[in-house]
Amino acid sequence: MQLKSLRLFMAVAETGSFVAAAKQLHTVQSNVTAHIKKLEDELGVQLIQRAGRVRPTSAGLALVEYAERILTAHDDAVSLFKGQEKACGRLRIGAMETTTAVRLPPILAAYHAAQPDVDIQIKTGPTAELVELLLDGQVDCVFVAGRLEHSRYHLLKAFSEQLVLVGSTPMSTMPSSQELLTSAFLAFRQGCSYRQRIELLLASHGVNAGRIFEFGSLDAMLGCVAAGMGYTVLPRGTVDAHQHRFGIHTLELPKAIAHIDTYFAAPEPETWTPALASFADTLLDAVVLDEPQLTES
Amino acid sequence: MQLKSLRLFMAVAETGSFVAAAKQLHTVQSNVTAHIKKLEDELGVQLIQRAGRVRPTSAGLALVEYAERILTAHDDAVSLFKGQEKACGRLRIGAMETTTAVRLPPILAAYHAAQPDVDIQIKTGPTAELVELLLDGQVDCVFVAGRLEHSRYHLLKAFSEQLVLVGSTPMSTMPSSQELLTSAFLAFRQGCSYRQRIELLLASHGVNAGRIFEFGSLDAMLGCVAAGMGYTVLPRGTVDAHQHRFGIHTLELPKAIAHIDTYFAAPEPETWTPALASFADTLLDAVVLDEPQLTES
DNA sequence: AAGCGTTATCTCTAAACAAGATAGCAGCGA
DNA sequence: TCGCTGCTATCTTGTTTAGAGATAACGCTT
Repeated sequence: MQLKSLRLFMAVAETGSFVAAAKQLHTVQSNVTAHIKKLEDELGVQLIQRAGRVRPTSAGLALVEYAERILTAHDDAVSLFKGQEKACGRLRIGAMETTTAVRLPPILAAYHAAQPDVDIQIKTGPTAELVELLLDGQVDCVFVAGRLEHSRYHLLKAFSEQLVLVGSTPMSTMPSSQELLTSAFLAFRQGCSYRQRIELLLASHGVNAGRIFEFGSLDAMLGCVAAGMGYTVLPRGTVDAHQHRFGIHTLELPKAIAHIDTYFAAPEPETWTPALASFADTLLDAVVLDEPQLTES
Repeated sequence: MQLKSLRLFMAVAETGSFVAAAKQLHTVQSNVTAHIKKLEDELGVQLIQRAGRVRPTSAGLALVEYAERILTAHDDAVSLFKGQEKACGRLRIGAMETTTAVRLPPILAAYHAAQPDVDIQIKTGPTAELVELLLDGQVDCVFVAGRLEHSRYHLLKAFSEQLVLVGSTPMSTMPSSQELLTSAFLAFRQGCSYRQRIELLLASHGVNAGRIFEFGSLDAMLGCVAAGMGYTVLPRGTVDAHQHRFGIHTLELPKAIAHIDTYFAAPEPETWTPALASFADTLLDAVVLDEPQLTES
């Protein structure tokens, strides 16, 4: 059974004429006859009553319902990709907690305004998990800390973050080694790239990673830091955005440790749905506005 | 876009291999490549990631959802007609009130037992309306009084009815002309073939059709007859089935007027859906059991 | 019964398809 | 690093199929 046959059949059923159906689909009447005949042979049922008025038989009417389902599904699928300006469907984004909380909202807002027909799904997790999701095809794109080592992926430096030490009391200098040793550190669960920086920071002060508490959410983590539970390391932007809500204080870290880039990673552009391509455009616009220099790879 | 391409695409997506997909659909690998490539060209998107593992890209995953809808709808459509033993879908039957009330129930019960997956719809109305429905394709088959004069329709004598005069008091002989003249007659709305018999009956007694009240339902009509509102003419079977519910009495009518055949009418068998074909079988069985002699045309 | 509009059939050309053979490519193990 | 292996891409062949036109057959109308 061919989609073209179904289209011709529907045209005949609607117009009540082989000739009109042929014109409507830009072909000739003999082809319409052939297609209908083939359909009828395949299904073993007469679909169109030719004698007298041309109209679908009751078997034909039964087929009409299924043909509509098939053809609209087909049209939807085509418009998913050929949608010129209007992307539709679904966009699944993977991002870190911090990125989701601070960087994504304005971009998503702009994107949703541009493509209101796209359903957006956000999955949050630490970098390592996000990479897995991307490799596994469970998300269309991810925002991760650091470059993806995998080839065959499109990379775009999206945001530059400055990590700061976050504590419950004002800090003018780095806490002493003794303080660091006895303090707890709060981090996202295993796989979070910021957590590696914490360990790097501790190591640079000759302190082994002490107690590290794992948290699943940013709010919980900041709340606990504010309560004096310990320290954490987060992007400045993230902390700034939450500072008014928590009594927290920050300290600049050495450049080498502080600087961390968030990359946008997605499969090769040829595999992008219009929804994803449009999102990359939106992201690019936002990034360029923020910071003129950017790197593609 | 071809259904075959979608089938191959789905097979590749599921098996993760062009070779396996080819084997599964009984073709060769080069054809799978060609179909996938054509699909990708049509949609302008890479659907399958070939480098490394063979798997659908996110664009491919998006297509998978639509392909499933298309292919299952197609399979359903095919099984609607090719369903060997199991008919499914919908069967729309048109029948007269009297037939629906008395003759149809056992047949429908047998049919539903044989074909539980068919949705049955009954439309009731007088013969003339039913014929219109059938000609208009709004029902798949009808039970009507008398032969259909239209050619190109399949006719089967389903039931033989004996009409009786129904009144509220015991009758041993035909009521007098005077009685008939002053009495009301109750009938179904315009188009009911039984109504013609009433007028025939009155004419045979030299009485013009007097007051005829029109009713839409059998119950209402019988209730009014029992209440002494007047007479009606109905098939004996119908009256017998309701006699215990109403205080009504019957009188045999002359053969010429009393005898009326109910025919099953449907378009030509070549246009029948399996649901309709199966119903015709069930009907034939029931009719043969009832009455060995029957006429087809 | 003739005319008009319709569908069915036939034929020819061109395009599409299926299958096989072969080349190119990535991954694996020695 | 080198082959080996299994995979996909490409090319070529013969066959099938689709498309367009011409024409015949049919059915309705007058």
